[in-house]
Amino acid sequence: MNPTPRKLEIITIASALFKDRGFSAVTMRDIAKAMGIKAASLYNHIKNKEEILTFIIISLAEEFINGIDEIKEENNTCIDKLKKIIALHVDIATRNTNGMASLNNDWMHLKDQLDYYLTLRVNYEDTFRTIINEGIKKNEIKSINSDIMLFSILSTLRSLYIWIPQKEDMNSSLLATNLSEVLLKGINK
Amino acid sequence: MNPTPRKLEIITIASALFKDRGFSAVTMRDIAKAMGIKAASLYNHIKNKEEILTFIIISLAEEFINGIDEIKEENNTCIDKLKKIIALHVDIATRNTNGMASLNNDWMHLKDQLDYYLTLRVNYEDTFRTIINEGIKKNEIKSINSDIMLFSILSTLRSLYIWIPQKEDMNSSLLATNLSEVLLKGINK
DNA sequence: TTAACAAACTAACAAACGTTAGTTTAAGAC
DNA sequence: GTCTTAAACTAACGTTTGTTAGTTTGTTAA
Repeated sequence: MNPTPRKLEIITIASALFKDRGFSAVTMRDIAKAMGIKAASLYNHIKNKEEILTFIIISLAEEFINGIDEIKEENNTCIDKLKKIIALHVDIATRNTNGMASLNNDWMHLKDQLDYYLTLRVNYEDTFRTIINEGIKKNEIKSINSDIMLFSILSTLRSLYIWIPQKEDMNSSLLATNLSEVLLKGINK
Repeated sequence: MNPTPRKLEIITIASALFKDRGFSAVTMRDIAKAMGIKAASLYNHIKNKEEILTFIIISLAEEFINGIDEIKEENNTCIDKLKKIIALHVDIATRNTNGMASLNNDWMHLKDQLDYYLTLRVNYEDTFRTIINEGIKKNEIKSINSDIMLFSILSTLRSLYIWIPQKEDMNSSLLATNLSEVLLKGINK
């Protein structure tokens, strides 16, 4: 934890490669080449390949958990909590597009920290679902199977990293506003 | 094309492994072991590893293109066309959950057919967007940036393969109905 | 001037990779 | 009983993989 600047460079460059080709298809020599050094030199800064992936994924997962834990405690309507969750995803995905790819697609290649990651994910989804269920109870949200609503919203939010780089012109808060409209109120007039 | 039964077995088993670990992390020896034979024996039935991935992805991509091309021609409201697209995704994802994982996550490892896949995908998204834009013009759909609506709906549909196996109890047509409600009309009461 | 250190290097490793070549086995057809 | 064929096998190949060990380089501090 708390990586040196050089270590952070490696992680950043590796993230970009992982996004394009996936963790397994990127070699240490690929990462080294992208940094302009030799593969063996990477080991002056990192323990092994796994450590790079672990850092990318765990730090993002913790960012999400911290974000949603804060939101759930607020004194707010459930709909407003959901809007804040949407903004949280837009914010993180905008700041770390590449890392989001690993979080979504490469988590299964974690070893030491796989169990920890999975509990973080379960906790996140549980909190999300609880907020939806509260919204149903308080008559803010339709009484549909809450898993379907959770799935539908979360799938969109998890895919943001793919679309955000294609729409660089659109600013984050406008994107969050429009997404909230679409996800919460639908597209049907 | 038109694979022998044995070849189809290989593709089916490989799909399951690709879903769990991704194309690059699955070796020919893994596939062989799952079939109870040796890796070299696979080559009696398939040309190489790439051919397995290509078959999985291209046949699915063509299924989607054929499906949406039929839907767009129908004499129907745009909202009903979107409902049919949602049902199309639920149907295909239910019938080939494992293949959908490769379509979503491993398409970048295609070689010979990468360009063909990309044109299929662009065509699919263009048709989808055209239907949304017609809906806006006909006042069936809200006048929000159509890319955001497309992205939001399509992200959910593309993730179906992850959730469907977790909800085996829910039947396909009920899932499609509920999804249509959520995606088209939102969750806000 | 020398000592210390970070960060690069070269060289090599054992293991795993996709794939090829040639051979064996078992079943059905003539 | 021989021929054919499908589908498995063993053995090996050249490459690439992640990683280690030991060395050199260049900068900063004493």
